[in-house]
Amino acid sequence: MEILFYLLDINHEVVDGRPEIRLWGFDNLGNRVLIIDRSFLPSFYLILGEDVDGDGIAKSLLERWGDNPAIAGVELTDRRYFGKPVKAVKVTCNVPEMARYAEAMAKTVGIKGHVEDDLRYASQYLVARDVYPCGWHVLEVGEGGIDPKPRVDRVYLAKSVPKAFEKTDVPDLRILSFSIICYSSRGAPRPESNPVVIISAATNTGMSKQFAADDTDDGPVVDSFVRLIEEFDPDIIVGYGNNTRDWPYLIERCRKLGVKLAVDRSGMEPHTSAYGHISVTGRANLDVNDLAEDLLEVKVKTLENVADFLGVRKRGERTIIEDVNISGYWEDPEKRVKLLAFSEQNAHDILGVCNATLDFTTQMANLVGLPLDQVEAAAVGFRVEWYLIRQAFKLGELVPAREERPYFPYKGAIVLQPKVGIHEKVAVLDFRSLYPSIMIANNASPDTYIPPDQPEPRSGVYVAPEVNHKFRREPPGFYKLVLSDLIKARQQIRDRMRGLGPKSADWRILDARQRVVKTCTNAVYGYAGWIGARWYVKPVAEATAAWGRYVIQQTLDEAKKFGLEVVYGDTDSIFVRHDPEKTGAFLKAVEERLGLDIRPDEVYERVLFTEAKKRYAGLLPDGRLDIVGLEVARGDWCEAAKRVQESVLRIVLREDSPKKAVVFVRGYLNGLKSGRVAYRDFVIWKTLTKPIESYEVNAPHVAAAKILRKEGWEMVVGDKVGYVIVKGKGKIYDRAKPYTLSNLSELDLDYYIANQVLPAAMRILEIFGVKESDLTVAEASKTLSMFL
DNA sequence: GCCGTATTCCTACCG
DNA sequence: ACCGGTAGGAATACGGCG
Repeated sequence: MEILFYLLDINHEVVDGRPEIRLWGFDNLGNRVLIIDRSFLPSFYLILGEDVDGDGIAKSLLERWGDNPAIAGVELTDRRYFGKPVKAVKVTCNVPEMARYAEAMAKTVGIKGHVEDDLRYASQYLVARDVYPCGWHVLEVGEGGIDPKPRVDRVYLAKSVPKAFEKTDVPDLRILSFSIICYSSRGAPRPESNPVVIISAATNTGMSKQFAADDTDDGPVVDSFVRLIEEFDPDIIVGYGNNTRDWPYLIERCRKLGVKLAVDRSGMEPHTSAYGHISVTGRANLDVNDLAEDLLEVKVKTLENVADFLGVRKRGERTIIEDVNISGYWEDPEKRVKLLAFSEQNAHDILGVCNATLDFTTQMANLVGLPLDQVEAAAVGFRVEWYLIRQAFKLGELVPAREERPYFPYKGAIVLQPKVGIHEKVAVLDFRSLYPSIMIANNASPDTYIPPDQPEPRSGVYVAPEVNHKFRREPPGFYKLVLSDLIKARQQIRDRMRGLGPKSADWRILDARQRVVKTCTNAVYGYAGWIGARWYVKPVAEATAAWGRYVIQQTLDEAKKFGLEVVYGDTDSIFVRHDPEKTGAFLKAVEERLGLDIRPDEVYERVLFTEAKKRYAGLLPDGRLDIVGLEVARGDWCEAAKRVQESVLRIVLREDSPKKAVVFVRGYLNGLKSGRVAYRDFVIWKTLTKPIESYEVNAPHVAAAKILRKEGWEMVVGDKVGYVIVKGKGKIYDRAKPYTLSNLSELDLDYYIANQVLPAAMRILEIFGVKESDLTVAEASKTLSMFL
């Protein structure tokens, strides 16, 4: 019988010595189904040297390995490798672990190397069968079954190859969010000895559950949670930090308690899988903390900040209990109520964040072709790479192995020196997708690169300026094909969106898809220059950057011809004094000359530049401010400093009155000195970018992290440390304390004035000749150095 | 040992 | 665990100094 199937999760099993693929998802009637596919085996390729006897090598491989039970088949094939036609022996295996056979067989004379043995069996299936997570397929199935019986409505055996089926709607997913609270009287809880005292869960069907320990007896808590999952049977389980914290803790704790953490659909426990995520077979286990990495606007990625940014719940509408205070809240029966409420809020916020981001994540999974839970956890480079692997397969390109290589940087983009001060009516003109366009126009790609020692092809080459890297004109390279497809696809999606209401479900899904396509398009250049990339060819990235510099230089020359005043520019943009007529003609001339799409982005009413590049603020026609690069835009300045700077910018740009700004700052400082600024506005956040021991200097955030560690908290790479500077003598690092361990009365307010608020305010005001003393010295005694 | 300055380390931003 | 270009704070090294 034929069914429509939506893929949610994939895994493999070896049954009676035979590997098989398991596809978990839905049919179009809303049934949860498992489809077992026994028709596909893992494989790898042995690449042959040039001018060798392919048939002979295949034959000798068969003789040597044919009887090995792990080897199912050996076949001579034609493939491409970096664009060049090659002979390759495809070795099909009866075991999913292929690397050792690939290595052993590659030792055969005449074989240059082995590839694709490092692609997981399930991934190979998705690529080779062109099956897409979070997408619909049509296929022929028959009755099937596995032991033990999985937690699904139907089990089928695949009888045909699944074929992609055009259908945008998403099945009715059951989503369960959860959040756990663990208790230790001091420091970080450890699963060997400390209980999981609260588990809160919420579902998208409106159910809300909470399990709390009777004092420290957490067996029933975990048990109830497992039963809740069993009963609700979610398709998506979502948490915040569940990949790194919650699941590892629960797994370890359950081992200790002797409780089976049976939360998946096949009777196994959650386990570590690709890209540091934890896999729950048959479901998608999502960690919206991973997703938060994609939200560049959110600087300190706490659940409350992310929820706030996505409009899930407003800041202030929730109480926040810091990790260091949890034990106190749990121990005190009166405060325990608040802890329970806090945990419940967390579960609800996680659910809200999941709902707000699920379209994006499902579309990412579908475009890139990685399962939902993996794609959320994967870094940008790996997302791009999987998209490329899919396309490579369709082109008959072999997937290069990952290699370790040394790092040598190359020259990047041009940034112009800004003209200091305020400018009226400034237009920002930028090239649309400059790097992708350059790569397409010049066929820059790993498979079209012609090294200096090789002859030029008859069809000719494109030569990059400055670096002189050469790329064959014909045929179109891998990146050109991929990027052209992506750009075309995005255009098609946007065309389809035009016919839909902006609020409809289809519109939202398509909008998420076009955003995903754009993200991937823009990441290809970065991927090309990443030494970890399978298709890394440095000249591709280096040449693209060189062409980019050339384009901007040509644009500047043209602007000069038109008599346009350029006040700033960065990489793919120039900022000019707006003269509608001149600008229009100029844009046309540039397009003609360079064949690239350049267009006006914003026209700022007024824009302010300091002497520094990459830092400016512009006033938009609707009154909003664009603040770029300045302290306001940074996560490592305290709120107090950022707020003052933002106000100064607003006054200066909107009211054109530095004097008023000075008065404002003075007033703010007075308030600050008399304790009218909230404690949390003094917290400075910085990330630990390496293990505490490997720091060469004693930085304040490291000192604060050391204090936390001493208190029993584990501090790991990637942790954001919130610290304050307290009164006292000595270096700043001697006076940095974790903000959770201090309070307003301890703070060194003079430090905050001199090193946070004043620098942030002066960054703007110094442009107008304001002196620091204008902001600090008492009114009566001050000599007005400004307003000249 | 102190002081002012140059250099290095470190983080987070822009496009 | 995507690129290079850039700013800027704090720590540290350095040079002068009876």
